[in-house]
Amino acid sequence: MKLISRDTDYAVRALSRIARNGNKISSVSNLAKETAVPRPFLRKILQTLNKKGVVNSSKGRGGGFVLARGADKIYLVELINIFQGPIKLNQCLFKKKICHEVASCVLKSKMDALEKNMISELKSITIAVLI
Amino acid sequence: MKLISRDTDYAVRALSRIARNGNKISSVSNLAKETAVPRPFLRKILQTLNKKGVVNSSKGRGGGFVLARGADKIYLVELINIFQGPIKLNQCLFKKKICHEVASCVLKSKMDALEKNMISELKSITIAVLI
DNA sequence: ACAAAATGATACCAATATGGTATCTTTTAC
DNA sequence: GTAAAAGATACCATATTGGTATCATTTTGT
Repeated sequence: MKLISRDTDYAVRALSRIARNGNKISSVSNLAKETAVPRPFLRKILQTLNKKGVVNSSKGRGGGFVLARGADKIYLVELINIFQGPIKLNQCLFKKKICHEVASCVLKSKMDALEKNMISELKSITIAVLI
Repeated sequence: MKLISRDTDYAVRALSRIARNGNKISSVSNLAKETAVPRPFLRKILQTLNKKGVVNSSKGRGGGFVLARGADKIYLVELINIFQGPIKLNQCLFKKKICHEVASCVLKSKMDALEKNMISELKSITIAVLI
């Protein structure tokens, strides 16, 4: 059971690099080298990050990516959301209404509490913290 | 992103039922009806729970399953471990030693802390709590 | 003007995990 | 001895994950 998928992991690495490169535009080719992530995969990841407004891109020769906002405004929890969907610790029980038992309800409320806690903890992790 | 897979979910439901049935032996057929879980799948789940020492089984006519210990000694975190493997929030970064950057190390320690916290919270959830 | 270097969009693919079924054997109560 | 149960195991369909390939578009340097 893992919380962070490879996409998210790679996104974190790439964003950290971009942040460290500062105003200088970072190309996928360079980032791939710097982060040891397969280039075409990294490219896809950066494309989604662009669509989601986490980075800004510039096309053409000399193009690449820069952060769309301060590194202290990019939260790990947001990246998890983008690449792995919203954090729903008790999805099955909740989604299907099969289980009308008290059991699942108690579990649900317990898991909800745990979830809230986790999210708030995750919000304290930003790209800025990591560089 | 979800924390609890269907196996774990079903295991929780079944164990809650078994707990409520008390000393009375619970057969898969009955449990399947009571929990709205497909019978052959539930059977497989109970087999693993038996191997792992969470329930005890008796074969033959009138056979079935009982809890192997008190419901207050069966922790959700244990079930997650059985069906989904150990909780490793930052597996990728840690497993592959590719990433020698400071970035990943900070992330790792942050995630480790989060992980510990989560596990201790999960330990407070037992089958007994759910019935 | 034009070629090179970059991203955008998208389709595809292999491997693995997930959720579930089917079948046959073994044990035990009636 | 037969029916009802679990044990063992093999199988299967689908979804997800991790990654590749291809072609179009944009921009810069010469």
